[in-house]
Amino acid sequence: MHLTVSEENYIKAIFHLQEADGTVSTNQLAANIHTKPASVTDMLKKLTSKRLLLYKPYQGVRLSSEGRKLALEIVRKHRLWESFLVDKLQFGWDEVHEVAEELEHISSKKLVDKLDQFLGNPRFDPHGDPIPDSNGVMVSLRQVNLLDLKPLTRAEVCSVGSQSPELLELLKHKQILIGTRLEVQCKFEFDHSLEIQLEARGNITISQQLAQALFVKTI
Amino acid sequence: MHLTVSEENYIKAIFHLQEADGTVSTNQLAANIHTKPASVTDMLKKLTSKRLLLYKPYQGVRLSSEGRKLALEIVRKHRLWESFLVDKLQFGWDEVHEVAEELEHISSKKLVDKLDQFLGNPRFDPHGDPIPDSNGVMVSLRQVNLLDLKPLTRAEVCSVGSQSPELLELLKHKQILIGTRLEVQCKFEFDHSLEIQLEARGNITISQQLAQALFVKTI
DNA sequence: AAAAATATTTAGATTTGTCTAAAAATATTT
DNA sequence: AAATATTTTTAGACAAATCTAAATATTTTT
Ligand SMILES: [Mn+2]
Ligand SMILES: [Mn+2]
Ligand SMILES: [Mn+2]
Ligand SMILES: [Mn+2]
Repeated sequence: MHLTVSEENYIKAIFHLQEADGTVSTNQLAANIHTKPASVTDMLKKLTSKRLLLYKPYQGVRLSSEGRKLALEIVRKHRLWESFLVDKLQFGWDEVHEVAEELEHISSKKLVDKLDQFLGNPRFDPHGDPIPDSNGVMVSLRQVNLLDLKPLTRAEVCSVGSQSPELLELLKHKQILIGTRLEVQCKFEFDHSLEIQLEARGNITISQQLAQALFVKTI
Repeated sequence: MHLTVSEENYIKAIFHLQEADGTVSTNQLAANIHTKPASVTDMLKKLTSKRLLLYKPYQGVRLSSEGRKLALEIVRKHRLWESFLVDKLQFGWDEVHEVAEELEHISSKKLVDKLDQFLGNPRFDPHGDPIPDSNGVMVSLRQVNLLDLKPLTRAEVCSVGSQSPELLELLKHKQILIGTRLEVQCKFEFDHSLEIQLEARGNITISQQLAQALFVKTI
């Protein structure tokens, strides 16, 4: 199954977006891929006809198992190339994404596996993300409760434990959303509260109840 | 100046074809790039409007100095990636061309220069072809065709005239590589075949076609 | 120098991936 | 439950890169 660069970029974007929600909307995808919703709809129809997506018009989309398999191959290549750039070519970890965005589309399977071997079969890329193996198996950084993080761990919020308006009001007030990055500073035994650092917004205190309602992945 | 993969492939093909003739015909280019002459004409018009070619309808085409500069960047990338594949990833020299055909279009200048450094600034690729430096300067090998050597001349193989798998298969079988030393024993008028002596492997016969595909320097 | 053969360009169509504007479906607010 | 707002799809257009078939230019042969 040969895919164009554009098709591969859509497959990969859907893979990442559906991690969070399970299903992905047209607008989400358009924003992510920097195109217009109309273009997304066209591509969804094409990839659906290739049996890579499960798509119900107006109801969002997710990857078929075939689509997921392809997505994992692309993610594998992306993360292996990032590892190569940092470990072998001395790129900074913040300079590699753009280049890997191109390299991930090189098609040779043999190249990928030789590269993997050359790098010593790394399990994680320079950003700490897991690298799928040559069978497409990727360890899941299963998300963990914020309460369980040890001090000085960096993490990214990826879901909330309830939809209650009260919780959402508090999160809004504290400017915490899905995707917000933080570092646990310290934990207090007395009330199980945490002090966390929000990127560029300084330290704030989180109650036990609030921490319990937040799920994060470490980064 | 951003070029598409297709445009880059045309620029590189013209570069290689004009080595021989000075100017390149539409049909030559169509055969080389596996397209139809009509498609070539369209592309020639486009690249001419970008000032990369000197093109007179019906009279053939050659690269402008700007076009030549771009061609050398692509050739540099192609040959550096081939070197990487052979020296670092243990590819056979007959397996790298196709993959390099894709890798040569990765655009990051920084990547190319870091790769060059990582490989120890190699001067020649695995097929013995010279690698342009980061300023686009490429040494021209004054090398001679094996067919033109007189009997009892000693020489060293330094490049091959084509990358075809058929040629590379034959060379592998006869155990002839870049760097192999030989002495021409005698030449036969009937079929233009040569008998050559390979160091430590005795005399073998080389067909006219094979001799024509081998370039050597005398030693 | 004509005629024939070959090479090249033009005309018009097709596929891919994108866009804008308008229509239709869904979600939210009153 | 209507009205309003938002999201998504459809319709129609466009640029890039290719193709086939036809027209034109050049080269070779007679
Ligand atoms: Mn990409
Ligand atoms: Mn990464
Ligand atoms: Mn290429
Ligand atoms: Mn080469």
